[in-house]
Amino acid sequence: MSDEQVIRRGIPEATVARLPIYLRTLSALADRGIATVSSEELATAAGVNSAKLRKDLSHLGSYGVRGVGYDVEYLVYQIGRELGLTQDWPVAIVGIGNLGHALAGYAGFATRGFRVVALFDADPAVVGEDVGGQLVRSMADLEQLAEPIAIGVIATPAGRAQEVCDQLVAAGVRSVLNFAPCVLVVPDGVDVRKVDLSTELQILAFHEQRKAIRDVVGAVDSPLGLAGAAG
Amino acid sequence: MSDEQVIRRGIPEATVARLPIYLRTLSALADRGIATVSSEELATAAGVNSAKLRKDLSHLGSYGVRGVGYDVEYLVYQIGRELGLTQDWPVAIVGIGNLGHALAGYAGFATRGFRVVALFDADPAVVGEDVGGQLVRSMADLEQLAEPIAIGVIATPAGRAQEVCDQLVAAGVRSVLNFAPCVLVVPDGVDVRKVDLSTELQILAFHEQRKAIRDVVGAVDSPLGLAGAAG
DNA sequence: GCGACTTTGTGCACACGTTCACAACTGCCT
DNA sequence: AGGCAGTTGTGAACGTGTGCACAAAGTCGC
Repeated sequence: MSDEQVIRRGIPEATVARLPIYLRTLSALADRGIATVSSEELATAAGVNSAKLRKDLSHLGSYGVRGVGYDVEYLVYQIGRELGLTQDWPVAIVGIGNLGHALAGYAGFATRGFRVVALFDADPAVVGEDVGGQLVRSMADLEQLAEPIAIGVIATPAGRAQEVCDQLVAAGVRSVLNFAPCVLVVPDGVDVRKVDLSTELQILAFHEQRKAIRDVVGAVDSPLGLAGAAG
Repeated sequence: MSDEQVIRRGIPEATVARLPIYLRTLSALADRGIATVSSEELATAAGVNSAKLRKDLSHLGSYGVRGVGYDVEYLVYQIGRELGLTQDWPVAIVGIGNLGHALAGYAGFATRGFRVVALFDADPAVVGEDVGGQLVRSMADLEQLAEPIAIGVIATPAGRAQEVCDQLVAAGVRSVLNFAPCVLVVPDGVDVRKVDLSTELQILAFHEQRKAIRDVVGAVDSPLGLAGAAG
């Protein structure tokens, strides 16, 4: 890639989405004491094509050595830096139900710069409760928080998610991770990503159904079989 | 779209991934008693472009009426059928920790054909426990389960996920939803989808960092010379 | 029945993402 | 030093996805 492009950080979205996978894979290699890895090995471990991996990494800069491969530690550092994991990201979780509890106790937060600094819930019965060493606060406390929130995690029921999202945005949050099964409307400049169990299940069901139809057609082995199964 | 293509069900993956959103949005409209909706309205509610919505729906068939729009109930039925939600999908959850508990108690499963039929855990201390009306079983019970499992949900630590996945596949499971932060290797014909909190957080962090950089650059660029704010 | 109006379904052009294939480069061995 | 084996970085071809713009097709009022 040209220096121009590296400087302007024109990293494709598809590449950004894969960087965390590479980072995780590389960290595992580092834990096993492996110092150098080729694109072929790393790609296999990360479950992608090696050409894709090389192109992805090339967007960050030229960190490989021809004939040798990539230095694992160095690449971990570079990807981490690119993703902003050298910084500290204060996270707030809103909605301390079943899921919120699980999230608050999730060790994965702490590992890479993400720090849960506040828990919120609308239910007065939950407010004041101690969850994983954090006190659950009332939503009203959101505005007067000492520390700014970088990322808001919404783990409320779908019906409350938009309202909560609006409050987060009003409090200056510009990145939202939404676990509620609904579409969130946000102003420009605010990013929303969603984690949606039921969507994923439905996509799996679609493919599972297709596989079942293929099986039937395969058994019947008739060109008319598909039309019959479709009706 | 041509009949040929409809019959052969060549639905693009990107479209499949959006169908659950449309379905959810349409269900909400139906609950509010709305009988008919235009592509423009539905697209706005679902957070997509109206041309994209129309093209997506056209892959299922010609279910709209020009000059009027789409019949909400009918479209709900058609999308549900396409996604295979008219069928019954037996789901097994493996790994009954914090997350597994939350998943087992998640109402969203039952709503659309997904039925949790078994809970598994490797820890003998957890086996036998009652979670949401289901008894937690030992992994050994997986093979001799009366009912076939359509979808396996992995909610174990990353270190155990591959092993559990192999066991699920050996038991005939061809669709896996993976919550563990790791890459799963599966044979052809098995689908894996992942739900990954930390990946999503890292992607948000990347964009958040970019926004912060833009802000600083914007301040420097300004004629008022706010560069001092960056230091 | 007919014209005005609305909305769908889609052809087309463009943007984005993936994969192949290979030149460029590195390190090692003789 | 020079050739060879190995690996990266990337140009180019291909495939998939997106969005515009409009013809086709329907409704509604008269």
